[in-house]
Amino acid sequence: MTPTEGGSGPRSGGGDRGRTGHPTILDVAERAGVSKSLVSLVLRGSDRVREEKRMAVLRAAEELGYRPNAVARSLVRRRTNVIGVMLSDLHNLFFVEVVDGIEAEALSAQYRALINTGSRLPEREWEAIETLLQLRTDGMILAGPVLPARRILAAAAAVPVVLAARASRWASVDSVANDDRAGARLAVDHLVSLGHRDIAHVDGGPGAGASARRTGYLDAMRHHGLGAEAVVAHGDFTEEGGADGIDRLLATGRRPTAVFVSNDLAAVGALHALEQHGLRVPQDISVVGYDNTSLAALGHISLSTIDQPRRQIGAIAVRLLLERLEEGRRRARHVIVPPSLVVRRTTAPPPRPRPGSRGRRASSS
Amino acid sequence: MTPTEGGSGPRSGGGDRGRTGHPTILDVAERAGVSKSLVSLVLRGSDRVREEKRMAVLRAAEELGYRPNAVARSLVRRRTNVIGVMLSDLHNLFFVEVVDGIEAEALSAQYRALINTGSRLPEREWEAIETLLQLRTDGMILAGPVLPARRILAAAAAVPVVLAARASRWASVDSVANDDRAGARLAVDHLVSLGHRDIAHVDGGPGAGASARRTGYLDAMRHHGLGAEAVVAHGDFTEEGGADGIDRLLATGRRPTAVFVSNDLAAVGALHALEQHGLRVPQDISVVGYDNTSLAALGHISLSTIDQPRRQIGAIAVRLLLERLEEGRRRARHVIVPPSLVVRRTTAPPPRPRPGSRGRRASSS
DNA sequence: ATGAAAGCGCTAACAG
DNA sequence: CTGTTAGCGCTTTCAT
Repeated sequence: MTPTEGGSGPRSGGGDRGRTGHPTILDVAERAGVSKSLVSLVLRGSDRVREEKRMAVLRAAEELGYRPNAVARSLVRRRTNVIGVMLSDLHNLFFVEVVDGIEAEALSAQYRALINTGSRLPEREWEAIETLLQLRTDGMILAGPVLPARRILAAAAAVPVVLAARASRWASVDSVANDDRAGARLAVDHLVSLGHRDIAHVDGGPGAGASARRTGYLDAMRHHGLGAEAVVAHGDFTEEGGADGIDRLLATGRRPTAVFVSNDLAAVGALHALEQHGLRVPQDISVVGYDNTSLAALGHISLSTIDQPRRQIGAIAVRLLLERLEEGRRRARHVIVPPSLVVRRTTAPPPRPRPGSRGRRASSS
Repeated sequence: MTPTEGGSGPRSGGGDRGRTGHPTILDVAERAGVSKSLVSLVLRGSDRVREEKRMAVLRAAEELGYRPNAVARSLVRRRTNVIGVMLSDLHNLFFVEVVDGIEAEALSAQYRALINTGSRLPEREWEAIETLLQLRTDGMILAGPVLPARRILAAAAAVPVVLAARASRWASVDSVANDDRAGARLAVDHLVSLGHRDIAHVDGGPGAGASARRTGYLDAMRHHGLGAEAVVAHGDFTEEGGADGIDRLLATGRRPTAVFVSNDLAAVGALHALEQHGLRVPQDISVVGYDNTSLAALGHISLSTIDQPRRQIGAIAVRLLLERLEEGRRRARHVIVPPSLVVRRTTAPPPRPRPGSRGRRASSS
């Protein structure tokens, strides 16, 4: 840390570097008895170098434990070959898999993905983005941002930005997302095909995609001639939100035979709430979630849900970035990927109507 | 307002360089009519600058949308102020919270934490570390590495390294971890205090900390005079591992009244397996996990478990790094933090002995 | 095929 | 107080 040795005297060709402990290209050059440009060439795999010298350089580097300094390289190249990923919430299993896709695709394109998180707080998210921007990442992927639009636009003004798993409406920001509306329809269709008619929805409140899922739900209900049965209870994308949604739903006296919940986590909350109310899933009531996170796949939970191709979403996000970075695309692209149904053990045909239960149609209480 | 300056350059607005699109300190200097050093001073908040000039610089920077280039800064400063975090597995809820702690602590010390993941593959982990090293992060935290020791030592030879949530035995690598043995004892003590005597353990196989937990379990059993009752079934840190452990355990004909599972995820697998075997938790059998990840806290699961202070582990990891980075500590430190018991709904007193089941109570001492 | 030289954008002495 | 002057470690013309 403390440069005790030598002041800042004029540099002589001598070899007293190592002030940071890291050997430099110059150390390698000296040891190999060549110029630093030659070392640079060799290290980058040029083929116009005599085999003899190449070996010398390689050996010197090896012996010195030389490791290229990406900081210096980036400065002169004016590009870092890193893709910054602003991950709003590390705890969200959904995005975690999107990131898997991002990393795999980035790696295969010779880029590195560096993650910085935002803790679900707008302020922190912006700090994370600002950090990535100052680090001069070549492009940036925003996974689940909760910050205001103007921030996103500000970032996009500095570097190519793509929104992952969230639709963008801006010309300067690309995006990849699944079709939430179609996904919601898939959920309802599945339930209807099992024989359900009284299907409720616990929505995701203000969450991203929540309104599209709500719309899709309503669309599908109407499409099946169940518009009158449709009922939406307020919830959000948390466990508690799902549980509260169920409580609210049942408090109305309503007792649907199936419920489509806005996402998996909320669905797990719903599962618990239903249990508390003495209802068995799926015998008494069916539940469908959304996202198909690993939570849904747990044997103990085994939630029927709508799958979003998360890794694919991540991979596409990277590709969109590369199109701008390496192919110079300028027009925005907004990609939509299709969701799909995953049936597990929280859905089954509705119970036989109990005697004395609601007559024929949906006239309640 | 955007005054058209009469500088030597024909460009205005976004900076006349713009070759990378980013204005530089020189652009700011020109626009403010000062030298670049002055700009540098102002931007770093020096107080020896005339108010007037300071304002001019600040305004110019603002108008230009200037954003410091951390790459250039790091090159000259020979430090990046970033802590690299090699996170082996983004899917592991346990480490995710450790990372929360890392980020919070790093931020409060003016450092940034940048995450690179290893996908639980030794090769990828090393690539992640190598990337972080080339990026010249000032220090590095390894969260849950699965790579060979020599790699860890290699990293530590280049930069301060601390192992988070895993004990280190090397003098060159600091570490913070919880006391797994004590945690396992806590689990057994809890079960014994509820009246259990026939307590089994599904272990974590070769997983990190698994053997210490196993040892702690055996210690505690012996301590309670239950050495003869102790039985360890093989498992691992996965959902499947926990389920298989239960299957193996029951296949032996043994039917304990409680089981301590190596970690939460495996415990959830165990929960499912028990259910499949027709056993009710906690009426027929109690289950205790380890880690207290958010999985355990789900209402639907509500697993009694041993808590590791994850955020604290992360925070300590950062502090250990800073001690070396800023205070020049050289000797290794290996910190151990205490785990604690969290009682939820998977533990209860044992069922009354069924007629014909194994002898009377194995009288204590 | 190889070396010399000129920076990348910024910080840090060291003068004025 | 403020400007000048050297580089940080590496890539890249441009000569040789």
